Amino acid sequence: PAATKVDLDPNNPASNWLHAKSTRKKRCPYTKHQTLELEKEFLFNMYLSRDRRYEVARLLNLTERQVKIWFQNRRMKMKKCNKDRPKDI
Amino acid sequence: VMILRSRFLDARRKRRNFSKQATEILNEYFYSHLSNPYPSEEAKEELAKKCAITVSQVSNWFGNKRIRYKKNIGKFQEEANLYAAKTAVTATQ
DNA sequence: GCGCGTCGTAAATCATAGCT
DNA sequence: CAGCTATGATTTACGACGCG
Repeated sequence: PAATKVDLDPNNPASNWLHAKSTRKKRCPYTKHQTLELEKEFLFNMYLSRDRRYEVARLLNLTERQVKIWFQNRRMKMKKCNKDRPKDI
Repeated sequence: VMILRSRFLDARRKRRNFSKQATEILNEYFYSHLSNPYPSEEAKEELAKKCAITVSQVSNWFGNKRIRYKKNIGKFQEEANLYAAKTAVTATQ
């Protein structure tokens, strides 16, 4: 009975599950000020208009793309929090 | 109120390490699916139940495990052999 | 097609638990 | 006990795919 299935590929276990595009920008943590202002804006409205996005990006010295993605991530964070804690305070 | 809630949420940072049994279960799954260690939503739910942790925690664990394994396969070789042997024994029974 | 939406994730980083 | 590292959680940044 030598049927020890340790899944495929014996020697080099597994680096087929390789993502990471070389062109990806390195994550750069935002400043307290940037985060605070983004949070305030998010409190005002969870979805940003094109004009508002431009303004926020200019004020915080971020690109519009960064602001757009920040809001997308923030919405996902909110959803996750609601899922983990259905009951409210 | 918002402040209290955010503080409660930040308390998630004050975590305990998972139990030995939970880590065991997660590692067993990881090393027996090494060619594709991406559990489906259903598999995550089952693992979460067996480990008595949340699905998010299962996702976090696999995210951390995949990147840390990939970053230094050598460091995890012993662990990998251990769980490979373990699943082999389980399969022979 | 474009542009913005969600979803799942990589990778870096944070915070601290827990060992030496 | 302090220092250090392992570990769980959070934060940026995308790719894939959906929808209007």
